Amino acid sequence: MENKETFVKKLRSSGLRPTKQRLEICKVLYERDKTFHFTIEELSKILKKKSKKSISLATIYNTVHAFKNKNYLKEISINSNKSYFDTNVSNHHHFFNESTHELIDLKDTDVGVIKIKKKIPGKKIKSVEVLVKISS
Amino acid sequence: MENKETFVKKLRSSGLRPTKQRLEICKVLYERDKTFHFTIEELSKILKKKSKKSISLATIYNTVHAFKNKNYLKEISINSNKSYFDTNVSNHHHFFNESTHELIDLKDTDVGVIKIKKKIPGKKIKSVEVLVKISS
DNA sequence: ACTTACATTATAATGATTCTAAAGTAGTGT
DNA sequence: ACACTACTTTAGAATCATTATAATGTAAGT
Repeated sequence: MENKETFVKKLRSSGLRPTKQRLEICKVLYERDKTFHFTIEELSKILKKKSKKSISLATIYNTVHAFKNKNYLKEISINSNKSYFDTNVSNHHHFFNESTHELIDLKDTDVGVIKIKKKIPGKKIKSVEVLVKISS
Repeated sequence: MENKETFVKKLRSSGLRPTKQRLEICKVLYERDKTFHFTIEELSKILKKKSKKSISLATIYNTVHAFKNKNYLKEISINSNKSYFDTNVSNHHHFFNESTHELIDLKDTDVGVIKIKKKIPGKKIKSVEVLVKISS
């Protein structure tokens, strides 16, 4: 739950101009109580409904990637033809419902500590992600 | 390390006709000491080198999907524009080298037991996969 | 206001994957 | 061996997500 001014500041502070389109997208992504999982297609549909003058698909792609690079969005590793993004950028894991293609957050505390006992010389661990596939 | 007859039997026993193309692909995939991680593109290149009369790309896709459905191949969850497959169909995890896009197996024993403390009513856990992203 | 670098846009291009429908082949029965 | 049928392969077209292009628009500093 944030307001327009907060978005404007955040964008400016990360070197992104607070354009009409970016603020519109911020509203959809971050004016929520829960975290939001989405594909570009889903985001695009929501934006179409919300406003009369729709935002170009290219801009949605650009913005989502800009937000991902600034760590305002996280991309989730799922093999699907589409990319999934998450407004929760903290270290956490996911359920993936194979029937509905829905993602559900697993808090860090929902998953026991994960010990990686193997090391690859000269490589650093960037992230450890658990994907729990479920279906009915 | 298996021979042609073994492949023929395995294919027949799962209702797949042992065609020239499928046997050729079996050789590339399973006549190895270590497990093999690949994309369709990589597999296609290897097959092109191996034999004069190349196998159609559509057949490679068909075969890989048929093998995946019969549980002779596993698809790995990575968000990439391409799909990755693994000849190791057992329950195990992966390192993904973000610099080289290379996959490395983590034996089940290389990762501590993963406890999923959250349950989703009416849903069964189909798999639990850990992806450890690394880079230099 | 003027300028400039950054953004948006419609459209085209790309690239992986899937579809199509025609030609080929394996396996069965004769 | 021969014929039949269902399954396979194939080249090429189609599809779909994503990225590139290049022209137009806009934010923000001077």
